[in-house]
Amino acid sequence: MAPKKQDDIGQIINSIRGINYILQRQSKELMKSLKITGPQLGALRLVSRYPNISLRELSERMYLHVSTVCGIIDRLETAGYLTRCRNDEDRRSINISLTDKGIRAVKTAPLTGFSNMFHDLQKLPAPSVRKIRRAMEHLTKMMNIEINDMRHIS
Amino acid sequence: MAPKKQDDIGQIINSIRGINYILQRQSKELMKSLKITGPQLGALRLVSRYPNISLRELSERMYLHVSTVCGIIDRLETAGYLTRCRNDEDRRSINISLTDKGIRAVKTAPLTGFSNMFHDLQKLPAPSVRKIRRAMEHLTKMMNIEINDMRHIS
DNA sequence: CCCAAAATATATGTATACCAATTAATATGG
DNA sequence: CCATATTAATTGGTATACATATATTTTGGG
Repeated sequence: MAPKKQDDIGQIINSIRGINYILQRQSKELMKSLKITGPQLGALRLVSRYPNISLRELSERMYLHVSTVCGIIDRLETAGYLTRCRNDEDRRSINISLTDKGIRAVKTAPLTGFSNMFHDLQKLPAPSVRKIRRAMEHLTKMMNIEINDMRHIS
Repeated sequence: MAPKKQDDIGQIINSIRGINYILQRQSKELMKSLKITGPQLGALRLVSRYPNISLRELSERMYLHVSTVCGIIDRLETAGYLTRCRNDEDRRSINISLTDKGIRAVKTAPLTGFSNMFHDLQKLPAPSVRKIRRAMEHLTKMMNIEINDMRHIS
């Protein structure tokens, strides 16, 4: 008997659930090995790429609410990975910069989450990647999802 | 110039991020219209499908930790959507059952999250769905994700 | 039969993640 | 030029989500 559309749909949904599960699990493994969480490492990577970034810009690049990122930065500062510094030109803003410990962490941290997926995808031949992209675009178009500019790699 | 593999990869990752974002947003909209969250509605739907379900079985079907589901059930009980009842045959267990308010909520709640995606996918022609499935399988295989039996629909 | 081990639910503590409100600093308009 | 609005960061409150610890009950091995 021919495989059913129903089964295909179930498999698609399970794949997305599985991807989310894997991303979460990798974050937990990171926590065990480095005493740091996935979102925290994501923030460190962004501060490394954009030195003296403000909290507002960081939260935009992480696609998270400012208050969420504020808490993440709190914990990273307490743990000694970065420092907050008032901006002299606009004293409402802060500049976030890595400490030596933070620089070391970014250098030694393993690939996790989307960075890892990125790495894996680059090993596939271009036509396969193109096929996956087309399928994903079909999905997001169907769900009316706007993909504007999501640069963040967590 | 030919489109680059790099771009395709970025688009794939953004699609996944977008899907997760949409699922979260739908949960929030539900919260506004029904005073209930996505996970809470998911729990109510499962209790409706499996009357007198135990906390352990519910957490298994939701693919969440028992302690997480315990909190969700706490809030639903406080809000009057369901009741806990000690199981007389095994007094360690509890039986969870819906109140009239809970039954009404399950009946009137809109489709959200994966239920909604399921609904949308059924409107696509079978070959398109098949293509998406194959692409997703390629992705999950690449990431070594085991899709066993994820029945939960949130 | 009895006590150790396992299972069930709950409680506690930490980390996201959101919103709303607050505070401080800067821009803007009348 | 000053009152008002806007912007940046923080704080407090709620809801997931996890791990760990605890209490109660059940079960199994000796």
